[in-house]
Amino acid sequence: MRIGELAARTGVSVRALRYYEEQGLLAAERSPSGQRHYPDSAVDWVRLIQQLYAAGLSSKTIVELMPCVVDGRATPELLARLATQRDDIDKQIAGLTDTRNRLDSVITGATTNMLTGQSCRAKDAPHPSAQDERA
Amino acid sequence: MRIGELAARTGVSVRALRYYEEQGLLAAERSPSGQRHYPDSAVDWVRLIQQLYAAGLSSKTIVELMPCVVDGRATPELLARLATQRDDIDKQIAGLTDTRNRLDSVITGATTNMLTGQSCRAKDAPHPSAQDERA
DNA sequence: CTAAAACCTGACGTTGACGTGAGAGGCAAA
DNA sequence: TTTGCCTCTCACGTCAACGTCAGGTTTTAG
Repeated sequence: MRIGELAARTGVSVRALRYYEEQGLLAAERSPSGQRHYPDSAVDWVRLIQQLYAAGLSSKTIVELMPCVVDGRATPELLARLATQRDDIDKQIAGLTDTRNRLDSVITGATTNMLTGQSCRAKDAPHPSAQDERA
Repeated sequence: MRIGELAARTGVSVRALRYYEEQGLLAAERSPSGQRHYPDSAVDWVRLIQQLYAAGLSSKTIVELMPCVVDGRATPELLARLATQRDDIDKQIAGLTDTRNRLDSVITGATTNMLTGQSCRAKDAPHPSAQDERA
């Protein structure tokens, strides 16, 4: 398939796909006229790239981990880096879970407040709380 | 406390704290000479800001959600936005969990490969796999 | 008193993952 | 052949969350 279809099927922009190639993340065969041509497997591969980006990995990091992910080829050093990344993701998950719970309690608290009409004001606010809205 | 101590206690840079103030995220009293002075509660507040940043919220978004988080003051619209953010975080957690599992299986697979000395090569590689390293 | 350390306000620099044209060529349908 | 969409390669623009440097004031330690 050509780049437009790959973009449509993965949901990423054509520009982004070219950028991935520029970064060494995504190879493409070229037709005699220079147009990129991708196998079907590229769809999954692009989705994986997106996942890794979402996990906070940089292009550079992904490139370095690629031989392991794609071929199963690994050096001990590569495996260590992979494990590090996995642990980082675990920490992210833990942090996000915390944040989620905090947001949840804020939501329930604010909902209760709204329903009861109360407004529990803190004494000293270390933040620009919109206290006087009548101005 | 002054800005240096707040920075030390939160682990964020002095520059970042000034940036937070610039964005309306963090208020400070000023001494006659213009130096910022923060209450102890600022430490927790800054940590919360960091959490929300880590969850992918922008300064602008955090500012908009602040009255709710800080005072418990909420409009229905604000509550809806909070709920949306919480759901976004849930999706992030789900995605990260996926990625983590994928990395895990890559790790175990590559480890096995390394131990058995096998190298399972894919047929068509949609990526620049380092195939010929003898060059 | 004085020197070092901490603080202040601008204001320009950085980085990553693209967006956004410009200008030119390629490809299937009518 | 012409039309219209797709694709190509530069190459500059963007945006957020700061980093960093300059030049000056304030606080603190000795």
